[in-house]
Amino acid sequence: MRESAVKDRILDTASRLFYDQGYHVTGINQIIEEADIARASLYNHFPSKTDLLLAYLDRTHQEWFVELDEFLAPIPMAREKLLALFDYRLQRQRRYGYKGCPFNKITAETSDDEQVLQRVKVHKEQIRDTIRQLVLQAEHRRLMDDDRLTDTLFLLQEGGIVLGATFRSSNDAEKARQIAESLL
Amino acid sequence: MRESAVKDRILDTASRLFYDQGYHVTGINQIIEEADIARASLYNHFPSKTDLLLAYLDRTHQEWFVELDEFLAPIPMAREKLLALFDYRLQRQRRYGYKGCPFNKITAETSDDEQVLQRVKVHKEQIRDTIRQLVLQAEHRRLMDDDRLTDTLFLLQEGGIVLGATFRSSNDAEKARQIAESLL
DNA sequence: TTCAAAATAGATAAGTCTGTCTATTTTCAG
DNA sequence: CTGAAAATAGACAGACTTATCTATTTTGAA
Repeated sequence: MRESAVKDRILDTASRLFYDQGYHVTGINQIIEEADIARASLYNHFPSKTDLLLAYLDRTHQEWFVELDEFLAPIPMAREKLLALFDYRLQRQRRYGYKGCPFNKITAETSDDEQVLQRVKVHKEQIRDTIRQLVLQAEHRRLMDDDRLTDTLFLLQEGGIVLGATFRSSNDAEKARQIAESLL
Repeated sequence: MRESAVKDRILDTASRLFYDQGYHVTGINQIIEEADIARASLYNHFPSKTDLLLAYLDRTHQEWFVELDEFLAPIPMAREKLLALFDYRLQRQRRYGYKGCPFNKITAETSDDEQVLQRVKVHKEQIRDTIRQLVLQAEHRRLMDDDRLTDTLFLLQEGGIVLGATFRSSNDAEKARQIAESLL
């Protein structure tokens, strides 16, 4: 049996609205209307709004790293891969309208849900690990040791993305990339 | 006529709940109950929930820089003031439970409100300016020029704070401070 | 073609939300 | 002490929320 097209439309619509508008201001009714599906179909696939949120986070996380792998694959050198990671995140911000990292957004909205927080932690830790692996392989300028460089690059990225949301611009993320370049 | 104690209690309670729980999940009813004031008193002082939000942002912004001035005042050297700015933000995170910057939080929740976004921009730009002024005064190691160092320090701070919210910890903000120290 | 699974429309429950209004009591300055 | 301003309790409107349920139609694989 093939995957349900209805389920995909629900998740697509919910993802877009959760990210663009926010989770709490997005009602089930709006999702149903914009996805153009029946109310019972939604509750058949996702027993509660929380399940829909978790599915959104899981799919976003999965897609994030699949696309990253594709993005980095043609780049041979670890140093250039590290810079491309900045480009990748910039590309995503451009594509989705400078609203910041979806995981940081949901953390800001739902401070206490353990299931949500756990997924955010996993996502961020995996980004940090990706950076660390590349730093270990890269022949960088050794202005810092590997651990410190890892932290620096990660902090610069997170800072650039979050400022992109407040200024609706790529300026700070681009500066972050330039700084990274000078440190590598 | 003196300032109303009721108005202060409303704003205190709303601020706490907006920050701890989030703006949209905090209802007027909860504010009324926890502030232990009458419904009409709230609407007398704040005609709408949005007015309450804007008052919260304005007061937080004002208090942020008043406290910062007090924090930096006894420190003589610009370089040490820059590091103390990291300490100041760390202290605030500790005090308020590692939920991130209140301005970033509200940006994540209310993506489209121009009045809100404007206040966030002003707040962040003022932090950046504060850093810039101190960098210009500081006799730093000249590993970068003043503008780039300003951006770097700002990005490190923002990154450290936002990661503090996902890991509910001061680890990344402390690392940010250490990196800043090595760059100064 | 058959027939179960999937999707549909729509009513409904039970609760919450913001904001308004009335009527009463408290507070506090002159 | 007086009288206006401030605060109170509480009902209420109207809209919205998530979730459930029934009954019907469509879909698609065997």
